[in-house]
Amino acid sequence: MNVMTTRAPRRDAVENRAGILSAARSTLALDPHASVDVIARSAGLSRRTLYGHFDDRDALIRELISSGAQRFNAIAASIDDADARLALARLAALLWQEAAHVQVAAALALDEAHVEHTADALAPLRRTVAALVRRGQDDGSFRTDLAAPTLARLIEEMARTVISRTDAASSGAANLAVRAVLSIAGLSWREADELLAAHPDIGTSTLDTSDTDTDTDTESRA
Amino acid sequence: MNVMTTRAPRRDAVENRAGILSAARSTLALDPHASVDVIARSAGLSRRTLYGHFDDRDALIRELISSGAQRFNAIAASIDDADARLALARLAALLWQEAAHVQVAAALALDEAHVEHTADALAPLRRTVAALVRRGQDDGSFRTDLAAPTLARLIEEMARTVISRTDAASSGAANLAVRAVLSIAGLSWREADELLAAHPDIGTSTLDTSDTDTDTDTESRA
DNA sequence: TCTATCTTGCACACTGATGTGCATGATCCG
DNA sequence: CGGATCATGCACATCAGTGTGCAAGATAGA
Repeated sequence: MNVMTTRAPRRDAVENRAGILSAARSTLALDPHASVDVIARSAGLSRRTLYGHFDDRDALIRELISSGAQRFNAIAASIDDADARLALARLAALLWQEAAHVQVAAALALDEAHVEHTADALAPLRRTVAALVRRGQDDGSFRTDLAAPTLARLIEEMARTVISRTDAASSGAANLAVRAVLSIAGLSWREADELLAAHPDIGTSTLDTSDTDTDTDTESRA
Repeated sequence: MNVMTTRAPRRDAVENRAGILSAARSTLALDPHASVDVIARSAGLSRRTLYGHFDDRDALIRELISSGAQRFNAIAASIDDADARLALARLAALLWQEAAHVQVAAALALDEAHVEHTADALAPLRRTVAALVRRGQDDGSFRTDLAAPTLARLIEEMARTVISRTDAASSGAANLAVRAVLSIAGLSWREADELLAAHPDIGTSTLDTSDTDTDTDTESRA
């Protein structure tokens, strides 16, 4: 009954919409409480215009989370290494490459208002990690001093922390994420080192040397 | 020139002041953006009264941070184990016992508005950790694939994450914190396990079995 | 070119939070 | 007991942010 409903949207309109999402991504990653006005301005548009594209501040955020989550749920699904250690390492590395998309989710995941939605959206990824942990514990490559659910949660938290509180542009950042996660899984650092050396396709095998600072240090973006 | 300035404060007044600080501690740990009114009410007082004790919302928070920081800078200073691994383990365990005081700082440390003050207040602790890391790397007990400053920061972040996102009341929580930190330092989980078994004075040697949930999971405080 | 679509600025209402002034009443404490 | 101290409620000013209505101007696209 409703063929030819409203006609196709204009080109600049869809571009602006995408621009807003992109701006929201980078802005909210730094400050999850950034105002609608700041987001709009940082996209080169007016606040009023933003409300033309999204009903709500919440609608914008929900779309951000959904698309991001979808993005790396796909990554989680693509992992098929038999070795649980390798699987975990590769997962961390691949997720890292999506840093721009992941950081928002990582930041918003802590926001009381969106915890629920984020948790739902990330359920597939979480299931993958859970299965991975169980497998790793069964074949003796992961630690068994912590219960599987606890370990899975710890790994998630570690990943979230490294992702959201590390300068994505810094040199050994991806490496840092991968190694941190493997450490939490129970590997000694030498073991992790060997693993990564044997599989250079995972990340840059470059050893870290420069500092990886963001906040917490007194002088930042000053 | 100013002897007998104003007389001693009344007893109930100092009690109420302490009550406010205590209430702020537990309230802000859950929600760093809790309103002054919520804090006051949770202390059984009116908002107006709170302003009688503290000039500012900020003044209240600053006092909270300072006293908390002072508290566990003292802990850091008390650590004197020769073995860096032991020192780190004990530091984590002792800090955990101060969970009530630490959680606020951990939560507020992320708050853009107070990062600076928190960083300053925690400088001594941070120095201790830095020295500890250097020592551990020198004697080969900590990982050397990450530069000292990077590793120190990673350890701090890990500790902060575990502390602020874990139910302090749950069973193996302290254990979890200690083991996580040792893992990040580079120890394999078996190594950490042996270490803790050999030094039962550090924490409960109880192995974790129950789940350690707080947020991120869909059903919380529902 | 002509029109539907978009953008923008401005005004407005609303909400939640902060901080202050003041009068009233309760309460410690000498 | 009596005066200083403290708690409280209420009114008020302020501020920042959200979301909407509307009219005027810009622009893509057929």
